[in-house]
Amino acid sequence: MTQAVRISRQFSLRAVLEAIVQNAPISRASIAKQTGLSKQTISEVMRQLEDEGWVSETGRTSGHIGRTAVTYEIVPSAAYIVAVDLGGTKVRVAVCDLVCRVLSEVTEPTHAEGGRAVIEQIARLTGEAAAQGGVDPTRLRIAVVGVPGAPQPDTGRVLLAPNIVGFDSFDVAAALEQALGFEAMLENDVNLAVLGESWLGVGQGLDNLAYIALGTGVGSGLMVNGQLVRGAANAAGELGFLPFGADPFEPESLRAGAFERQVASYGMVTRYRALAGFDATVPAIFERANAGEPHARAVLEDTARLLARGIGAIAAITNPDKVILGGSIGSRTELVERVKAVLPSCFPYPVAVEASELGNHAALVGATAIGLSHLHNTVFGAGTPESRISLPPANAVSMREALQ
Amino acid sequence: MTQAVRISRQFSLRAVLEAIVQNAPISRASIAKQTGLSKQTISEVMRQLEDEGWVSETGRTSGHIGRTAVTYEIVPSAAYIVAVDLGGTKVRVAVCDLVCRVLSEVTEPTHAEGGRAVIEQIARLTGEAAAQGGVDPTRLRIAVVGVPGAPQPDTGRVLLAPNIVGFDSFDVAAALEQALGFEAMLENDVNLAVLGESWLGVGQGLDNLAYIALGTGVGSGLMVNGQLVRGAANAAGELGFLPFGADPFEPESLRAGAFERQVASYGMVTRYRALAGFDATVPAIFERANAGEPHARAVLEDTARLLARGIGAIAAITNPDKVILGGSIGSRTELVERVKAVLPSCFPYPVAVEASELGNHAALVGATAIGLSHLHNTVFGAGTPESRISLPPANAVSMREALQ
DNA sequence: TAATAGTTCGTTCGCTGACCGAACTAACTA
DNA sequence: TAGTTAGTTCGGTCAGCGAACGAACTATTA
Repeated sequence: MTQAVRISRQFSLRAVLEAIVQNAPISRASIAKQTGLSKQTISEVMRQLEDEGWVSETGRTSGHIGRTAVTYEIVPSAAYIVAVDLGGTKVRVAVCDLVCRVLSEVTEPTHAEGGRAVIEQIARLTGEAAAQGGVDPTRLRIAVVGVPGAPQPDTGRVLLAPNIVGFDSFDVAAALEQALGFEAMLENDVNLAVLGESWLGVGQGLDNLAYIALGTGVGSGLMVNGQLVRGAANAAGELGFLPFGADPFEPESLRAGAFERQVASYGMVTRYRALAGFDATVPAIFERANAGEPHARAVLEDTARLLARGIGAIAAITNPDKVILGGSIGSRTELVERVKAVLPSCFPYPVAVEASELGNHAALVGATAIGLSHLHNTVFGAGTPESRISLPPANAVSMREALQ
Repeated sequence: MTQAVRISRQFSLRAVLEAIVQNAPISRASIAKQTGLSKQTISEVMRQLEDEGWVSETGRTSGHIGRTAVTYEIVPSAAYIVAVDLGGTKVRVAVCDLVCRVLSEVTEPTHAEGGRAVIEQIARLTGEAAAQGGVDPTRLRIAVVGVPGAPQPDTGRVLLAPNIVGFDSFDVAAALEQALGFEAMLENDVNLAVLGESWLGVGQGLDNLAYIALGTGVGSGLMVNGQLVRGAANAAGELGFLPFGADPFEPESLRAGAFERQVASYGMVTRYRALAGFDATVPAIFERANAGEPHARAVLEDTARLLARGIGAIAAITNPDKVILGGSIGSRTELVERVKAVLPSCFPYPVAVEASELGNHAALVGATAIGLSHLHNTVFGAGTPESRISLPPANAVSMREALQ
C-alpha cells in the first residue's frame, strides 16, 4: 500500500469529520463547501465513514429553495470514552459517547491502599459505569485519567503525587491498560482542568490560558498556543514553589513551597490563628469574613493580595488571555472579587481573571476532551502530525448540563 | 488543479528537503530510506528540486561495497535571508545564505529619529550588506527583524518599545516590506535569542527553554514544546513585572516593574550607593567585587539571589529544561556562578542554568533560524500546517564561527 | 588476471488510489 | 415552468508504489 497517498486520504477524512463534528447535522454539499473538497469526494468519503459505522443519516433539510439534502451526524455509540478524575480522597469515573453525552458517572472514596489497589478500583468502577449507562464494554476505546501529580510518559510512573501512595513506583499507565483492556492515558489533573475550561468553560476560544487550583495546596495548568505546557520533567505548574509569600530561602520553603505555605489553606488558618488567637477552618474563615469579622476579612484580603501576585507572576512570564481560578478556595466568589480588585495595583496591564465555570468537573471534561481528540487522531490520523484539538462546539454538547 | 494531492506532494517535498538539510551531502537512496518514500519518487522529486535550482549534485560516494551514489546538497545561493538585530543603540544587519553562512554583516548606531527613519536605515544597510557580500539583491527573500518590544501581528505595530521612538504608531512590518521589496517579519529580540540558543547555542536539542536577558532592563524569552511563547498580547516575557524584588504594590512598581527595579542595572547601582555612599557603574561594581570589595560583593550577591528567585518563578510555572542567562549583566560569569550556587537554596528541584553562548549575536542567529524555517514553510509547504522548525544541525553550520 | 558473486544505486514500466471537472439526474420552491 | 440546489456518473490527472532490471561498484576465488 502506498504511503503518502494514505496520509493525504486521512487528511481528507479528518477534514470531513471535523466539519461534521463542528456543524452537527450537515449535508454532503455543505461539507464540500467547507472543506474545499469536491462533492464526489465527499460522497465517497461519507460512504466509507458510514460503512465503518462512524456516521449515519439523521434527517433531511427542507424549506429552502432547491433539492432537499440528506444530513449526517456522528454515530454517538461508535466508541466510548472513559474519563477518570482520580483525587486523593475521591475517584470519579464517567463514561461518555462521541457526542460528549455523559452516560453515567460513579464516584467512590479513593482506595486508601493506593498503588495497584487503585488501578483495580478504577477498572471495577469503569465496568460499573459502563453497565449503568448501558454501554457495551467492548466499545470502550480509551481512558483518560487525571491524577494529582506529574505522570512521566516514558516510565508511566506518576511523580510528585503524595496523595496517592505508590504511584511513583510502578508503570501506572501500563497497569491501567492491562486492567482495562484498552488504551489509557495519564494527565495531570490541573492540566485537564485548563483543557476542560478552554473547551466548555470560561476559556472558550482562547489559546493562552492559565488555571490556578487553590485549596489544600496550589497548582497551575497552562495552555500556550493551544497546547498544554507540561515542562521538561512534567513539573510545570508547581506554583507552590513560587519564590515569594514565605521567605523562599527558609529551608521549610524547599519542602512545602514558599507560595503554597502562605496562600493555601494552611497559610490562611495560620494567619487567622495569629490574628484571632484561636483556630478556624477555611470555610469558617470565609463565613466569618462574610459576617463582617475584621480578622477573617484581613486573612482573605492577604490571601487575595498574595494570589494576585501569583497571577502577576504568571502574566509577566506567559501573558495569558485569561487566568481561571479553581479549587475549593480559589473558586470562591469572595476571593475572586478581592483578587480582581487588588490585581491592578500590583500588575501594570489588565489581566482577565475569572472563577472556574466547571468547578470540580473541569478535570473530567478535560479528560473527555483529550480522549475525544486522541480518538480522532488515532482512528483517522495515524501517521499525520499531531494537530490542534478539534472538538464539538460548546453549544452542541450536552456535557455541561449533565455534569452540573 | 487538485487540492489534497498537492498537499501530499508538498509533504514529500518538505520531507526530502528536510533529509537533505539535516544530512548534508546525501544520496537519493539514503533519502529514500530516511523518508520512507520509494526510490523512484525521490528521483522524481530531486529532478524537480534540481530544475528549480534548490539542490545540485556535489559529489559521489566511494569506498563502500556496491555502486557509487551521487550525492546532493542544497544550493546555498538559491535564496538569501536578511537577519536584523535592531536595538535601541545599534542596528546590526546580516545577510545569510541557505546553509547559514554569514556573507556579510554591517552595524551602525540606530537612527536617533526613530520611526520611518529607522526603516530607511535598515533598507539602506541591507543594500550595503548585500553589495558587500556579493549577493544579488533580487535573491533576498525574507528579512527577520528582532526588536526590543512586542510586535503585533495584526497591526504591524511594535508596542512596549520605549527605546525606538514611534514604532507604536505605524505599521512597521508593512513599511519594512515596502522599503525592502520583499517579505519582512518582526519578532521580539529576546524571543529570537532563545531561538538562536536552541538552534546553535547552549539550548541545542531542548524543547523547553527560558532565556533571561538582564542589563539595563530585564526580559525573558520562552520556548515551550519547541515553540516560542508570545502570549495573548505578545507581552509574554515581561519579566520585569514579576511581583517581588521591590514591593509590587508600590505605585512605582507599576511603571518600572518590581523585579526590574531591583535586579537590573538601576537597582544594582542604587544598592551600591546605599552601601558604599558613592556612585559606581555596573562594570565598576563587578570590578570592585572581583577585587574583593565587600560592598560590591554584597550587591552582586543580592542580585544573584534575586535573579535566582526570578529563575525559580519561571521554573515553578513552566519547568524548562534549561535557563539561559544573557544580556550585559546576565551573561557575566561572576553572576552566573553566584546564581547557580544560590538557586538550590530557594528552589527544590535542580534547574540547569547556563550563560548564553552566542552572546549578543543570539538574536541574529534566531532571526536567521526563523527566516530559514519560514522560507522552507512558504516555498515548500504552503497550505500545510505549520510544522516544527527544521534547521541544519549545528555542526553543519558555519554561522557560529563567523559571528564570534 | 579474470571471472563471478554479492551489494547498492537508480531507472523503467505498469498499476493503484485520491481527487477533480463537467455533465447529468433528482428533487425541491416560487 | 423556471430556477436552484443535491448528489451521481464518467472520464481523466497526478502522486506515488512495487517489481523488475540494468548499472556500477567491491570482494572473492580460481
